[in-house]
Amino acid sequence: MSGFDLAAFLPYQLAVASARVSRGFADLYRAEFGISLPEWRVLAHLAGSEAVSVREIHARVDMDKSKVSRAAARLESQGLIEKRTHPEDRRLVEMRLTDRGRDLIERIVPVANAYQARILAELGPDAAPFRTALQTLLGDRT
Amino acid sequence: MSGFDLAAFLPYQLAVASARVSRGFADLYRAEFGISLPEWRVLAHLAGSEAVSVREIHARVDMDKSKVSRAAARLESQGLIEKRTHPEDRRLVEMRLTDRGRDLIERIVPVANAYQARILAELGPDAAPFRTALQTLLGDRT
DNA sequence: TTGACTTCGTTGCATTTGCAACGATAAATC
DNA sequence: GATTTATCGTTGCAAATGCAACGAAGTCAA
Repeated sequence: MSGFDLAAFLPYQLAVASARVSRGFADLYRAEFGISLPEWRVLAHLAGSEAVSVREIHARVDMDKSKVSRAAARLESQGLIEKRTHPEDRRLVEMRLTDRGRDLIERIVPVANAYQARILAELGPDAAPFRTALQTLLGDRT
Repeated sequence: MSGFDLAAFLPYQLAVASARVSRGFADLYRAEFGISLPEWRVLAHLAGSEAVSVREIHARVDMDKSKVSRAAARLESQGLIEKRTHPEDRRLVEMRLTDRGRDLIERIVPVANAYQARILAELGPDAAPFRTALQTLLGDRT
């Protein structure tokens, strides 16, 4: 038996934990709202800022340009967002929520907050340093 | 502007952090050893226990049966593992490392440990509660 | 033994993904 | 102003993925 314990390997633990958490949340909104994870991310980004470009989302997240683009196309065909070319820089695409999109956000945000609260409660006193550690991992490049 | 900040949402942070960490490590071993992430996981599992079945790996991880099966097929064609039917229960497939596979493990494990050490160093005093929190997330079902 | 039922690993198939290439637009350099 | 150079979003395509269905093998009960 060699000297390696995958179950104790940090990247592995992190990946499995992340997959479980994301899946758990996705099961909630997929059933109720019929959107996928990339679609949820685009919508949620739009809830925070008024008008957002594909580039902005792509830059801030590990989400490929094409993934953002396709998610946006689906959201548009569902009538949840509007896309239009930026008036000053016509390479850019401005995305913004429609009324229907905003309605959906208002219904899904409480679900999201409740889910997060449940996880934080599970973590108890480790919650605070856990979030700090995540920030560290997100902040530093390399 | 609605009241939701995706960047502060735990499942999102966790997913992005996990993707970055996994990607960073994958870049290391993909270049040097030519294996994919699912293949690495199967190999690493095999390094820990002598003979492992597809079922065992599938059960312990968020890794679909078919994903394990296909990764194992590739590893076998690369001569890194051997597959044979379990002598007592012929439904099962026993997978075990070949000598070449064991060689690869011995070279990749130091890389893995160094990568993990670097991350833990980045986290500093948050490392311990971070790992505890991960264990909590991994342990509890639901 | 037979027959219903379960479990294991593989495979088929539709969908998703990542990456590169592309056209369109803007910026920079001359 | 003309010509490179860079940026943005979409699309084509091959590979990866998840899920269901399948055959093979085992279990259980009659």
